[in-house]
Amino acid sequence: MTPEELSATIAVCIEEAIAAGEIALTNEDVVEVRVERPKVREHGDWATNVAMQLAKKAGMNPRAFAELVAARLLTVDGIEAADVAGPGFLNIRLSAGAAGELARSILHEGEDYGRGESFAGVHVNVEFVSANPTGPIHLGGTRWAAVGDSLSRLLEFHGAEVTREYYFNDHGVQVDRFAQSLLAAILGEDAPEDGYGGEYIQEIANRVLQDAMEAGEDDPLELPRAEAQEFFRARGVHLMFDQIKESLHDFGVDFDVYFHEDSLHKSGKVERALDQLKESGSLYESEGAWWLRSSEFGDEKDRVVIKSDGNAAYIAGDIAYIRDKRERGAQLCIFLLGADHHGYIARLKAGAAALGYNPDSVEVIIGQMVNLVKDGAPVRMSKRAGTVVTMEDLVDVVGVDAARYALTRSSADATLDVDLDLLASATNANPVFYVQYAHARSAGVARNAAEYGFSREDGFDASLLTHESEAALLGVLGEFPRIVAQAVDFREQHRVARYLERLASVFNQWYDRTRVTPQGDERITDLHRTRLWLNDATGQVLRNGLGLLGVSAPERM
RNA sequence: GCCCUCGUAGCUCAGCUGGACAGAGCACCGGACUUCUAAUCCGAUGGUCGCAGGUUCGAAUCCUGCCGGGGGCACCA
Repeated sequence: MTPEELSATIAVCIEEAIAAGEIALTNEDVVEVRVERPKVREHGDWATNVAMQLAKKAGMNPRAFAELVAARLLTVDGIEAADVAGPGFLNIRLSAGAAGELARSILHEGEDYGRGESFAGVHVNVEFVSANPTGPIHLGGTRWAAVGDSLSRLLEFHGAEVTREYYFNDHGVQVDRFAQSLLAAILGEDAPEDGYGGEYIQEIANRVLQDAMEAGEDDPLELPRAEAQEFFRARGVHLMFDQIKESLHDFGVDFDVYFHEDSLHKSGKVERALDQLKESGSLYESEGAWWLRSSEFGDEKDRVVIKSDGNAAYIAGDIAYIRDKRERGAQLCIFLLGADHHGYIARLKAGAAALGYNPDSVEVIIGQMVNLVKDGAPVRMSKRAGTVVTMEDLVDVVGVDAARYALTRSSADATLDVDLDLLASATNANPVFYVQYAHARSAGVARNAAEYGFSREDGFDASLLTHESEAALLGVLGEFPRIVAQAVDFREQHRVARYLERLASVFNQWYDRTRVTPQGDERITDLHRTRLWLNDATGQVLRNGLGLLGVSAPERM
């Protein structure tokens, strides 16, 4: 019996009690029954506080309410005990057979175990990273790459059709500085004020020049300075972007759409969006500029959309961009932005509202910064000083799996401290290895069972799974779908990681206390075979969960 | 000044859509390998859940104020 089935069963019991006139409620009053794993094992396999939630409305003592439900539950097949405890908790113990069936249903569902339907058929646009091509992806961007991709995987697991999108701009002030820096580097000059430092600038500058010479082109350094700068901008940005894409790809993150900011302006999409806003009366003219009535949509003040010089302000592009995403079919637009962009939330939502969309169709996830820590002290990252840690640096030191896991196992709205020395030196203290090891272990057990010549298909008797550690393991296995659903609902991938650590832990405990394969000349029985089901089911869930984080599930370690 | 976010064990962090004695990993101390991977397991130590009020049968969780860390407040992009 899965927790979902148990939850439904309890709801039926309550409805029956209502029908029998024992509880003064209507079926509409019956909220979703949530069953949870009690923290204390002695309290049973599952517990619910539904009696305490409903008793007040029914004008009853919570314990009395729970007693009524318990009495009915006891008549249900597969429920061994139902006790009322404390102020009105209902503690439930399943029979071993009913609990053990879960192993079979998990393997039956396979890689679909844990899937949900909450986003079935919904087109979701997830935009993340979106760094301009002026340098390699740094630690912060790496975090969004890991988190954004994991959230996308979660949404897909719940039926969404996800577009992973990267928004970039290769013009503008920052890119000009990048181009100036390239030119300065190749000419042997100091990096310009507010320019970019670091070895990569020199490398890219050299590559641009080298590629041009090898292709037999005119020496760009012979050009007038402004033209030379443009030459280095165009070529340099291209090289930089290729490098970024390659880093992301090596990190396991590939985008469906690389959206060029310029295309909004060149295609007239900005103008069309602004025309729509003017027509709908969302814009007004004042002091020679056009303002969006964003304060009417929750922003703290109105924003200039068309500057008094006639040029579009930055926000105009954002508005046109939202409109474009919606017109491409996105029903929900999720933006992952760093904490330094939190001022965008109100503006983006106001933009969406002004366009006539539900502001809730724009969702901004603000992630906190990643701090680099060395010897216990924070290191200030600076592009100029060249103390930036890049995605490639991190992967070089700890590998893709450890990097992705470390960045996804924490909530995005908590600042994260990354100590490279610690990750590098104490890799076996990293939780990712604990989880991966558990998976490799389950794979090893399966291999051994095959060597002993027995397989799952030869027998299954769920009632044999009576060991205490088996009840614990089955309980955690059963939680997976709900954990996934919560992670999707709250857009919190870290819940999956924390769950996997718990699952690995109860699996290791089970492994330590019981055996799947026979010892000595012991005969192979259904107990061995049934435990193999449990072992394989655990491996399946670990694999499904790691997949949602974009972390590999090795067969051997 | 205003806004966002965080403040839980020595460290890194879970728990926060209210529930049963506050959790994990690391670090530290003590145990367990002739039998499926010891990258494991068992035990011990360790916390005024920033502070103060409030709501509630019940608050780490919700509300208010304060303190502290981080980030942000443009006709910049």
